[in-house]
Amino acid sequence: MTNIEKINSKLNENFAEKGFRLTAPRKAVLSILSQNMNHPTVEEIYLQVHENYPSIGMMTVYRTLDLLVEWGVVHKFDFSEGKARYELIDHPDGIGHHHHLICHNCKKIINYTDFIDEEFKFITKLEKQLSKKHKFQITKHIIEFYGVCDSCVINN
Amino acid sequence: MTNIEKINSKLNENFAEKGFRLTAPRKAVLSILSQNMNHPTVEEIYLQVHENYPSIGMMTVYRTLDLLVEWGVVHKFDFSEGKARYELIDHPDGIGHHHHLICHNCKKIINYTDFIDEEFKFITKLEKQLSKKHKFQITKHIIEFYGVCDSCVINN
DNA sequence: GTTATATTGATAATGGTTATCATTAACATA
DNA sequence: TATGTTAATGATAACCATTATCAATATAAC
Repeated sequence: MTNIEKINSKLNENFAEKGFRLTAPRKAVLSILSQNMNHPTVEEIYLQVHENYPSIGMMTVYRTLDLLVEWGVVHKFDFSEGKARYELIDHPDGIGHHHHLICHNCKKIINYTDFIDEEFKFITKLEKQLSKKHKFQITKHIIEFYGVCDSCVINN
Repeated sequence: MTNIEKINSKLNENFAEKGFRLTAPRKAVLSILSQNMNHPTVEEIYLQVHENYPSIGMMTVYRTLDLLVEWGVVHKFDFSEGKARYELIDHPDGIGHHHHLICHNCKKIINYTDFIDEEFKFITKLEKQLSKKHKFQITKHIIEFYGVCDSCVINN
């Protein structure tokens, strides 16, 4: 199953279960997110959606994102910019799964996938142990490294 | 060197180097942070500072926190509550260093220190490799697990 | 087609954070 | 100790991402 297929099946679950509806605006937001690996903000998503569906308002984008986050399909990031960024979640063993390097000078976000298998193994083991010890059902993890990127080092 | 000693020496560096001043408000904010392990918000810090120093305003707390974050002494967290939380950074091999389990139902934050040595080893290795590959100077990391805590599982 | 209900979009309101600027405090120098 | 320079402060207003409201609309079930 590809990532999109997984997401769709997860969505269908929610629709069947809770009577939610898969409307055009929701499809549009999902479509944008699945094309985009750049952690877009609400406004960026809205603008892209707006190109194809000018009638869709920003509120709908906000609400759709909230739903997707609630359903575990999308992750909401906050890199201390005063606004949130969003990204489809690919399962930790999925091909698109990655972690982040964040430059706290220029705010650039680098996705990396190096050593991700090793990380996956480590994290899985850790999750199992933590889950048991703290009676905590873990649904996702974040690993981020903050620092200074190449060009910011140079320009200082 | 204890954590506070490390922080103070780091602060003195900055003061010496850049002509910053160690004022009463800054000492007060630092003192509150070093007593408090509960990831306080700006308002919470302000209220505690205010008890002893009623003349210190909220703006000063904001600015002091920004500085401490900039100097790498404090970390700013955002757990999607619409406001930031702050915490002194203890060096990864320090005694207070911990990571977080975050319940996305009740927003409770659990600090854990289990397996932290193992994590430290792993992260250190990873940082070295990533740093080299992406020419990125890593200054700190975040590891967080999101999920549902014990009491939220029960109350559903 | 009709009905019940989820969804939407426009607008206003909220609230954490930031900008502004005159005043004050801290430090270096004499 | 007095003085001058500059960092730091506090009150206020402004900002802007996000939320709340609510009437209008679209969707799915019957």
